Amino acid sequence: MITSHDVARLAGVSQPTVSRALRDDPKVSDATKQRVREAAQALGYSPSAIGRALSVGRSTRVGLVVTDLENQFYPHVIAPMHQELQRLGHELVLITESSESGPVAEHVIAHGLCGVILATTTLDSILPSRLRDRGVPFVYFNRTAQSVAADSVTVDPEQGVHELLRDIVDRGHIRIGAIFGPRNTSTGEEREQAVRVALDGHGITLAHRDVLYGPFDFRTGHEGARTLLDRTDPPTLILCGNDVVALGALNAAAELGVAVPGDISIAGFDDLPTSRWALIRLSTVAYDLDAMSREAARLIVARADEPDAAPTRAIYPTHYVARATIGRPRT
Amino acid sequence: MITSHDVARLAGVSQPTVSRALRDDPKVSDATKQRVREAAQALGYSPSAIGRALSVGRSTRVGLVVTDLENQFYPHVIAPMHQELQRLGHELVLITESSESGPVAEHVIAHGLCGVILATTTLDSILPSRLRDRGVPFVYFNRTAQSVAADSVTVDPEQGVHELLRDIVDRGHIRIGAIFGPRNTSTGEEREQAVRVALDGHGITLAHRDVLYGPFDFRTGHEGARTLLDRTDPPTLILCGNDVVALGALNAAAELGVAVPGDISIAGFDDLPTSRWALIRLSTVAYDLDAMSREAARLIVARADEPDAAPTRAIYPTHYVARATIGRPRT
DNA sequence: TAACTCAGTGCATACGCATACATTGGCGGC
DNA sequence: GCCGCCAATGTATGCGTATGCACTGAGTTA
Repeated sequence: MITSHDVARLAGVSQPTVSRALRDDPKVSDATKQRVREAAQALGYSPSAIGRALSVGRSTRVGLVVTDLENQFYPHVIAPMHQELQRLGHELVLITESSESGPVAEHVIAHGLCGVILATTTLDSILPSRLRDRGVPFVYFNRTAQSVAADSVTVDPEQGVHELLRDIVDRGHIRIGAIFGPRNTSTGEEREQAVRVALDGHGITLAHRDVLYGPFDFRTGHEGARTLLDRTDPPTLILCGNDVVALGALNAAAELGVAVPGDISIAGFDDLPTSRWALIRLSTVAYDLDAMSREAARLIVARADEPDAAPTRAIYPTHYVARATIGRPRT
Repeated sequence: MITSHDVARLAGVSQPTVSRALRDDPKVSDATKQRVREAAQALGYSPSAIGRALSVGRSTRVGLVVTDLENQFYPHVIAPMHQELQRLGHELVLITESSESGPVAEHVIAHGLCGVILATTTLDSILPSRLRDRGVPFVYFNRTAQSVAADSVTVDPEQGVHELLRDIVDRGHIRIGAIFGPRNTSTGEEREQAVRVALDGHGITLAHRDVLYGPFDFRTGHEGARTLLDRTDPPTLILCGNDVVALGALNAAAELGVAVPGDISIAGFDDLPTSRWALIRLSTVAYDLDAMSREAARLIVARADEPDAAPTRAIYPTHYVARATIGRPRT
């Protein structure tokens, strides 16, 4: 391995000068910088991130904490996040909460991550307070917990849900079912609340028996829709906690030979690329997930530099995208 | 930050003894180990991976080199790979080739990765030779390059394609089109060859004009299918380089109002979870992607320990899964 | 011209852990 | 009862980089 000492020897300077020159320290003369850069180039030297991390006590690696990596939602988070981090000279490492390598907070400390992005926080999660106690910077992404203040990047469902429900009511739906997300997540709660408030404005109440809850995954939508559609008098429309749930519901309907939107209408939330497919055409609530992911990346990098700055709360607006899974209720 | 020195002080031993005790070195007495463990526990100590990496000259981080993180294929690679690496006490870091942080090989060196998994190698890629020259262990995943010998985990398309084409021919297809993968990838080449050989066995040749090529993505299938279906006399079936391409083709057909498999049959390769959806029911060639991903993880970890062992070549068999996108040709 | 300044560079050291080597003490063999 | 051996632990050091401080010499000021 080629070290800064090798470069120093070739350039005829000391190792610290190499370190300073390559980081463009103003205390090094231009002539020396030039010479050092040439030597580094000639040797194919690239500074050891490990040595640097040990020395400065902080790495350039950011953890992304998720639970279900196979969930269709995450690629559209990971990709832009990774790209933005790379642009900022940082790396992305994946962490799952079911970490066999022990609790997340300890893992982060042990591996010297400069911060983490929490993408699957539950309202009652102790992770945020553990991270705060340990002094690990973190950012809430998509979901938040109440307990600990921190930077957050979230979605405000209100406008999108408002538009969605106006369309639904205009089309004549009265008997509405729902498969909401987990009640211990902020996204689950907020979306449910937005729906209830909007429905209230139209004088509609969800029947208790038409409301289901579950994780934001395919299976929840799949099993939930089967449950609702097996009824003798199912609702005429199913609101889903997110698009992945809606995809599960759509497929359940297909399996049962129930026409969408002829027999049942289905609504999602997220507007994933898959929802735009001609074979899917899911009516859903959209927001800029790509920009959100990038912003979370920028926030965590900035936070690592300024641990004590006031938390930033970025909230993204939503809007309704009408496609082909919402029609008139069966007469 | 709590270091091994703190633990040493509390346990009344020297720092190296802490290091040895916590790694279960047989040279430390059980009584001391016990005492050290208790001290570490009491202080909430977790060893710094950075310090260790610097000291032993090697980290426990594995890079996964991919190009298109949003491709539906990768979550099903990343998830099991991540899980297996975690089980082995390693981390997964994502690397894209279009690295703004410079060439991949340098990046790997600089960040002290203990190895990389190459998931998007092209046949003419110089990366493998760069890695070899730099002494960075790597594993070919799914695709290989000819140039450099290394561990590899790949798929043998022969059996699956054989079964697929028997079904196709049995149903009476003669005029067959194809949207193959890139010609500069081993997977693209091998699958094309398997198809041509199998077709040959049935006395069928692909018409040159019915064969398209492109990256393994949605757009390739989407545009390719539109091209083929716009013909006055399109083929009766389209073989796709992989499932993501087939999904693009299916959606193109849906947009054009072309019935599948009534008007056109479509075949894929990979058997992604999405292909099993009731709304998709893609007939395709399957293999155990999950096991492959885990094996790649195990191989790279083993390789980091034994850089000079003979390369392992794991080859996974394929089989045909008949679903609903292949029917009889239109009469 | 002597004292002073400051840009530019080198020296020494720290970061946290692992490891080669030195040291200690207890025990068995003769 | 002396020597030697081995188990158990400590000492010293290295990994590659960053940084506080000391130093040098050229230019500036009085």
